[in-house]
Amino acid sequence: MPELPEVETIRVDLANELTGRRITDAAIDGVRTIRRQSVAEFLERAEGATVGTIRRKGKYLILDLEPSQLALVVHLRMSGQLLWVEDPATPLMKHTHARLSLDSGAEIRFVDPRTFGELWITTRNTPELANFGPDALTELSSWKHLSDRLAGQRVPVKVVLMNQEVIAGIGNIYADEILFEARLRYSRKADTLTTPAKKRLFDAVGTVLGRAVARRGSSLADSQYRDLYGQVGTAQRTHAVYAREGLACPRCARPIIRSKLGARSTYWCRFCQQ
DNA sequence: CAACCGACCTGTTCGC
DNA sequence: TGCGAACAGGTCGGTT
Repeated sequence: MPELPEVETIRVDLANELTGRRITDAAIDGVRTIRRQSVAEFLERAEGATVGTIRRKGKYLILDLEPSQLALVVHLRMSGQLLWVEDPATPLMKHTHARLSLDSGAEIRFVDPRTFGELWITTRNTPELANFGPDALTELSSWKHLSDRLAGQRVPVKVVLMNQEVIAGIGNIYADEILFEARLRYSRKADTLTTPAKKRLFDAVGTVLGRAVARRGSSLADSQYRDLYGQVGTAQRTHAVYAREGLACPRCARPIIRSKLGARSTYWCRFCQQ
């Protein structure tokens, strides 16, 4: 269930392994994986292409393809993984839905038990992502920029943080961690934040996401997020609130509580987040 | 419009 | 131990 830090970790490793490599063959198993175009069109666009720049917008990976001026877009959703496989004879893991064979002999496999994830190949400007807000890590330039994005948002600040059209990349874990870091209550209406609060929020976005990227993302459960090489991240060790119901708040030592916002769990400290 | 809900799926963990 | 319920890091579309 990757959010921005996990996708960024995968992006950097993919760039090291894939840039300049040619996709010699592609295979799709699982009809849901390709759903914005026909499998035939996807394969036709992928095969023979060389991978150029590898970008990220929020939780989406974007692999530029040469010389076609197209781009391969990947979204892992809840359970998707991209795995680097040095030896293509390696037995397929269950729920392997796509394979990209490379001219080096290695391959990239897309594994996704819940099948929510998807791949597609589109034009380089990725019109499907046109309505996205600035990337939370790389495109949010100042507290005033954040303030502009929050303007007119009369919904809970957590909802806004997770709205990809406002700011791209933040999901349920990092929204809770950012709000704790900024000492803000999740239910506070975004358009009522004071200037100091917005400054704290901006700083918290950078602090929390930056720390998580440095730790190669959060791997909370055994079966969940893995990097390109199948390794876990360690950002979960720095979590102050997420999945810590009943444990001591790192600031005041009172128990972390869990509430619902919509259907999602929210972890927070009622004393430190006023 | 804001808030909530189910749907899409499989796998793991929780509670009795 | 067994078994069903609850829950999971995302997103969309529909209803109230």
